[in-house]
Parts: sequence; structure tokens; C-alpha cells
Amino acid sequence: MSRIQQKNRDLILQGALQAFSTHGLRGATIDQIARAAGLSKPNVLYYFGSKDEIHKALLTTLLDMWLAPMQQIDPKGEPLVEVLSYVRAKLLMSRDYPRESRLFAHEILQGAPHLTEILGGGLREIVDRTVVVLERWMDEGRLARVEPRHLIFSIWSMTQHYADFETQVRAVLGAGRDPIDEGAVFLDDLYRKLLTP
Amino acid sequence: MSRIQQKNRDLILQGALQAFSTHGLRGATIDQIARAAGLSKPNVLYYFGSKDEIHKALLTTLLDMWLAPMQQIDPKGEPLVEVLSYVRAKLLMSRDYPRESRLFAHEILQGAPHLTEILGGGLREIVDRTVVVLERWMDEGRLARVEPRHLIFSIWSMTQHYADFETQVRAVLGAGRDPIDEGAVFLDDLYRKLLTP
DNA sequence: TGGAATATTGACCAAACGGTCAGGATCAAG
DNA sequence: CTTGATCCTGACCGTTTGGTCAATATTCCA
Repeated sequence: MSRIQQKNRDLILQGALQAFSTHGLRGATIDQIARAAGLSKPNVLYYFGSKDEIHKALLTTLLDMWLAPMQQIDPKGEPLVEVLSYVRAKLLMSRDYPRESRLFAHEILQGAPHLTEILGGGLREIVDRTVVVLERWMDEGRLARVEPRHLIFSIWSMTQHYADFETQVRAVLGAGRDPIDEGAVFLDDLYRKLLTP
Repeated sequence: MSRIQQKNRDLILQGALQAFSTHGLRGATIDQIARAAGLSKPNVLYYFGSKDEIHKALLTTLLDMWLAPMQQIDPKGEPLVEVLSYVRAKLLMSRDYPRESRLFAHEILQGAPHLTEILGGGLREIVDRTVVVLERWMDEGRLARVEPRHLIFSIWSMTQHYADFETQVRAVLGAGRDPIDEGAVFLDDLYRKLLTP
């Protein structure tokens, strides 16, 4: 792939992230993507054949990065530390990559038409592996016993909430407060109390 | 308002709920709404002047019902029972009204363009009133001290997660399990541990 | 029952949208 | 510098969409 290709594909994906994360797949237009990327509409379609193709490429590109924190849970580590680190990592992703969070939120809200194979396949395996680790820790009495998959849901929902529902969070908290800083303290406390044996 | 008006406005709002909750404001079409309502497109526009008007009417109609559970927290009740009842009520709304949940999720994801006045106004007041009650309970030592607004966020995010991300939840849990039944147990445990003084 | 008010629709319009294409501009290698 | 490959664009096309309107059907009530 040439230098120009590299650069423009990247610009397009950046623009698409901006557009799709705020308006969703159907709501975003190729024109918006092109404008956000600083390219003309036909030029965007020169690199990606269709809007769906852009969307698919974007999801595929970002999925690994999105699931990475969970795979960094160390089965040999101290259970509480590992879980709290994971929570912290997910929370920081809501701060640093809120658009990515909203992109996936849109997709799943609509029934994940472009992610079904991943949701039923890779994601479930990754979760299953983590569940095994969590259950072992619980068996060993090093972590309080809770339903592990719902524990994971709780982490996902609460951390991503700060990105996906940012508008609401800011409206409720008012100006001058840092939602994620406060959230980090709250979540640390919450999971300590929930998971300390 | 005549009987026919009553019936058709209701049919339209029902159809709109179906369409908007799955595709969002821009993604849903008046045709979809009309089809879901069993009416013709011009007839839909006879009752509501535009797609935006339908959307606005729908949000306005549903907002009170959506916020009702929080206002039923009894300041004179037993703190832990009141909070756990609220959690349970919100969770049951995810089971009984998942489309309403997704409708609001779509709206807030896009920055709540049609809800800004409500988010900054009424919602904040309702939350503030609840926060006062929660803080009093904490001052009295009847509830463990946590940041009350983030406590509310956690309830919202975890309960609504079962509706908004249902596809993902089902993909991870697999068939034959009742996500919300299990979630009820998990959340009861979680908030007991978090809030017991 | 007659006629005014209300309800409904097919046909239509303009704008927005996804996508195509022929041809011109630019670049990289010999 | 030449030339072929890559890159880019204005103009265009068919479809979808939000919305209008004149004409028709239905309802309601004096």
C-alpha cells in the first residue's frame, strides 16, 4: 500500500469514526465522512467501495483495541488488583476513546447487524476465558463469589456509561466536575466492597 | 380530541417507538412508522406534521414514565430497601420496556438534541432531590457513604444495559438463561455489599 | 337524512443520498 | 523527460426520503 493510500484510508476511517459515532450507520452520510476527512465524496468511494464497507472496516479495525484490556487480565496476578486494573483500563478508554465506545454502542443498540459473527464467536471465547480465571479465583477464596458474566456486564456498562451517556452525565453533574476522575474513585470503592472475600 | 384521533395518535406513537428505538431518529423513516402503525404515510403526517414532531411527542410522553421509579423512593422508608426497590424497578423496566430504554439511549448517544432542556432542567432537579435523601441517609449512618450521583449513574447504566445491549448480553450468556432474572440477583448482592453501612 | 367537519389516500415534488464514470491531475520509476 | 499507474474530481444517475395537496371517503350530529 502506497504512502498516499495509507494516509487517505486513515483519514477516511477517522472521519467515519466521527460521523458513525454520533449519527450511527444509517444516520451518517458519505458526505459527512468526506468532509470530516477533508476529501471529496468520490475520492472516499475510490478507497472504500461503499458506506457499509467503511463501517465494516472501522469496526474490524477497532474491535481488537476495544477488547484488549480484558485480555490483559493476568491469571497469575493478585485477583482484586487484576480486576481493579481492568476496571480502571476500561474507564480510561471511556475518557480517551469515547467515540469508539459510542460507535460500538450504536452498533449493538441496533442489534449488531455487522457484529453478529464476532459477538457469537470471538467475544464469547474471550469472555469465557476470563470467566474461567474469575471462577478459579472465587473457588480459591481470593475473590468474593458473584456471577462472573454479570460482573463483566457491570464493568462494561458502568465504565462505558461515562462515554456513551456523557451528555446526561454532564447535565446531572453540572460544570466544573470531572466525571471520570470521580467515577474512578466510585468504581474502585464499589468493586473493592463487592469482590473482597 | 375525537375517538379516532386518540386511537390513531396512539398507533403512530407505538409505531414510532418501534422504529425509533431500533434505528434512531435519522435512521427511522416515516414509511416504517406508518407501516408499523398500519396507516398510510400521508395519514401519519395528518396527525403529526413532521418526523421530528413525532419524535418529540414520543420523548415527551415517555419521559415521565421513565423517570417515575426514582420519584417513588420514599424518604421515610428504610434506606437499603428503598434503594434496592429502585434498582429492582429499573431492572423490570428493562424487561418490560426495552424499546423505551433504547429510544432514550439513541437520543443521549447523539447528544440529546431534543432533550437538552429536560436534561438540564427537570432531570437534574429530580436527581438533586434524590441526592438530598441519599446524603441524609449517609449522614445518619444508615447507608454507606458513596458519591450519590455516581451511585445513581451505576444504577442507570447497569439496569439499562440489559435492555440497550441485549444483543450482546444474550450472545455472551448463550441461550436458555434469563439475563434479567440473573441480573436481579447480582444487582441485589452488589448494592447490598456497597451500601450496607 | 343531509351536510359540514373530519379523516384518508394516490399522486406528486424537491432535496438528500449512495454510488458511477469519463476524463484530467499527479506521482513514481526508468 | 517520458510514460504508465495511481489518484482525484465534476457531473451525473437512480432511489429513497420528508413532506404537500387536491380529491375522495368517512364520521358525526342537527
